[in-house]
Amino acid sequence: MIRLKLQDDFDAKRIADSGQCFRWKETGEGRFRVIHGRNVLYLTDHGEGDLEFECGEEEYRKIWHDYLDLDEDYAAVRAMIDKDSDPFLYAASCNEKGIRILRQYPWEALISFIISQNRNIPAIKHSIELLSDMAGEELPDPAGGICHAFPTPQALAKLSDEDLTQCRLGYRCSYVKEAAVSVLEGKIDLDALAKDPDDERCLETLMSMKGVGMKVASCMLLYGLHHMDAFPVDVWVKRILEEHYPGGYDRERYRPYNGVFQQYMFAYYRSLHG
DNA sequence: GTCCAGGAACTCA
DNA sequence: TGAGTTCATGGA
Repeated sequence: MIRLKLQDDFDAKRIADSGQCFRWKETGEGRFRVIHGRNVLYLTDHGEGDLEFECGEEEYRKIWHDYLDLDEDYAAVRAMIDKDSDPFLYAASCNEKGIRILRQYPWEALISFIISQNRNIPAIKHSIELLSDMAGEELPDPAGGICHAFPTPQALAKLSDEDLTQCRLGYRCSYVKEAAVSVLEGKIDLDALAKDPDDERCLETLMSMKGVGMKVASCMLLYGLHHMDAFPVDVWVKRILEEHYPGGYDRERYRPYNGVFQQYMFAYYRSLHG
């Protein structure tokens, strides 16, 4: 077990509810089960940066420290906001302080956000659980029993249309299947994408896939490839921009962290209206 | 029952 | 290039 006292922003519940990841599960007061690749972690957030990791030192250093993006200074990122010239974003960042941009695996992020289109977050989570239970590797759950990893491209490519339909994917079945085949056949090279720092080029490659438009590609860029300047615009962000930035939102002002600010705004606006 | 969802493809002007 | 329509389905 590892006990940490972070000086920087961290709020497990806000991260779990942020809509960037779909497999965090709250199992008790401030305690979450997190599945990342083939690793399963129980993490308890006692507040004020007081964190408890139910794993060994080596696993923490090799897996979780990086996944949780603990080398980034989010307080410094928030300090870029000018309270007077951008009161909405300032309020959002104060209220949603503690959200971090996780370093999820590109493959899981890609499929998760293909699945996400035109659905609410609970429905997305449900499909991803069904898919993982159906085709993901069995992993021992430290708390007892088993859980499932997110399925590999091989495993997904093998599923029949009927299998995929059973996961309540609707018309997205073919998108998921085709993405799996593209990655398997090397038409989409996720390792190469992960090394490519160029936002535009990555977006273009991602959008060559069926079912991947600007929004899904931007989510993949931000949450799967950790391009912190990516700026996904969904129905909520669109409303925010129309309502609070009728004269236009200045992305230049917030480079290279537009993705972080987008995440604050998204969460804040939903907490006000959701 | 109705409306909407972290949209994208397709159609038609 | 742009606006409207369709898609499958669960959650609220």
